[in-house]
Amino acid sequence: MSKPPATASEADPTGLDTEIAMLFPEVDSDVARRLIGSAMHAFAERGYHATTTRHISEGAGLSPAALYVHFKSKEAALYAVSRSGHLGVLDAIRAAADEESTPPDRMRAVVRAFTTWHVRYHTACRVAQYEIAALTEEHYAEIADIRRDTEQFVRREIQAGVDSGDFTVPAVATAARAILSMGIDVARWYQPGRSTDPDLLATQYAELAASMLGVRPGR
Amino acid sequence: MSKPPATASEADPTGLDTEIAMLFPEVDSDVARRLIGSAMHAFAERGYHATTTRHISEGAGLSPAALYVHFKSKEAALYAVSRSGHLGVLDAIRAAADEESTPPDRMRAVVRAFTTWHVRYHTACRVAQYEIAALTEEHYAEIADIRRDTEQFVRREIQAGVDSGDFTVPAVATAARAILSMGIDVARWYQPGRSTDPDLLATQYAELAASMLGVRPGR
DNA sequence: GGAGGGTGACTAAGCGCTCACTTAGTAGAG
DNA sequence: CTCTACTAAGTGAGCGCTTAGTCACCCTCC
Repeated sequence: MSKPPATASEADPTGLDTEIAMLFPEVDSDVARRLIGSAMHAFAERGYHATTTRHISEGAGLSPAALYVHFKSKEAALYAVSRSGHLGVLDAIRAAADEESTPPDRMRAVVRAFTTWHVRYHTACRVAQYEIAALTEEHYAEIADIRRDTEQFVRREIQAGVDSGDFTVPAVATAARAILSMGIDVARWYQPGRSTDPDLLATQYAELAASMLGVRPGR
Repeated sequence: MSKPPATASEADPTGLDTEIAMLFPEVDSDVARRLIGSAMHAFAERGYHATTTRHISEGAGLSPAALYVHFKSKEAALYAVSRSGHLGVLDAIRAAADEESTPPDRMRAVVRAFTTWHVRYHTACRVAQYEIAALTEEHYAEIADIRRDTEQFVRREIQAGVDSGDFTVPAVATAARAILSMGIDVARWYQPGRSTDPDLLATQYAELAASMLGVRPGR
């Protein structure tokens, strides 16, 4: 009874355990989850290169060597965080789009989901967006593929709206860039507590994106 | 006549020397400029912590110790880059706004200038935006002040348009965030050559921002 | 008793920064 | 024009420290 595994379920006021469980469903071991959570927070706060392997293991309440029981290297931990973060958003916006039918509604849902994700998982997103330069070439290439998919998805959604006549926008690629930038940048500036309410922000961003695309009011 | 100061003007195909001269007008020594230019590029490419003092000095064609003749520390070089970058944009958007009078025209000019700056000086901006966590507390506080000024400036411009009836936007602060994000994020994704033409991008972004703010066509 | 999670002690490499020193150039005195 | 005194820029070597990663050795539980 020295270490009850009930820590996660009975009381999780910050939602931290749930957050990590959501982001890394494939990681089964509890210790591995603690390690990756610690790594994620350290990378987000200090940056990959300023984070030492000791920071990571200490954050998980383990000795320096413990990291290497679960990860091949420090970079492997970064890759895990980065991959999950990127795959997560892509899933989220695809699911959101599937819930709606008309281009304006789909677009609003996508922006709302994209923003919500970057607020909810801003720690993971900060790592995913701003630390990928530290990945190995192979890992970077994999991440780049997911990013391309995400961008292409948004571009196609906009194009659909242009084709249907719902959107009026001169350059589809540029509009996609702008909308993605709005959401991604949330991970840079967002501070829990000090910022606008997440749901409100997501709705406002969705509306801003809609009028940016020239959606007529009421559509 | 041993060292003519004509180096910059006669042949500078990449615009690199001009870039550094524009960003660091207060740095008079040629060697110091080479050092800060090298530091800027290294920080942007690999990040502050992954950049060694040897990278910086080697990039300037000097020995490891030479950096410390011109800078108190590695962090001092980061501070110099960061400060110049931040002050530069603020100046640029203020100047741009001064050239116009009506809120829509002023806003378009501001976004155009903001975008152009982030494209032209994307290397400096990348450092200024994504490496400031490595600054000392005092230096960070100084930079934070400049950022606040920039954000406030944009917010006030939007408010002016709302007051005049030119803009229709529910939340001024959120709109400011969105517009700033579009521009800042350029520093993250922009790659010379592989991206849209800078001037075209700036104009498109200005137009997207305008319609985001609900400017009626023709205004 | 064996397999795997976990550890303390360790290492080779690399880090920011310093130091004693050389070099090039300048200025004033004679 | 030369000699001397002085300075600022730059260097090679290397110090003290930290880093990512290793390894022989423990536990604990099946």
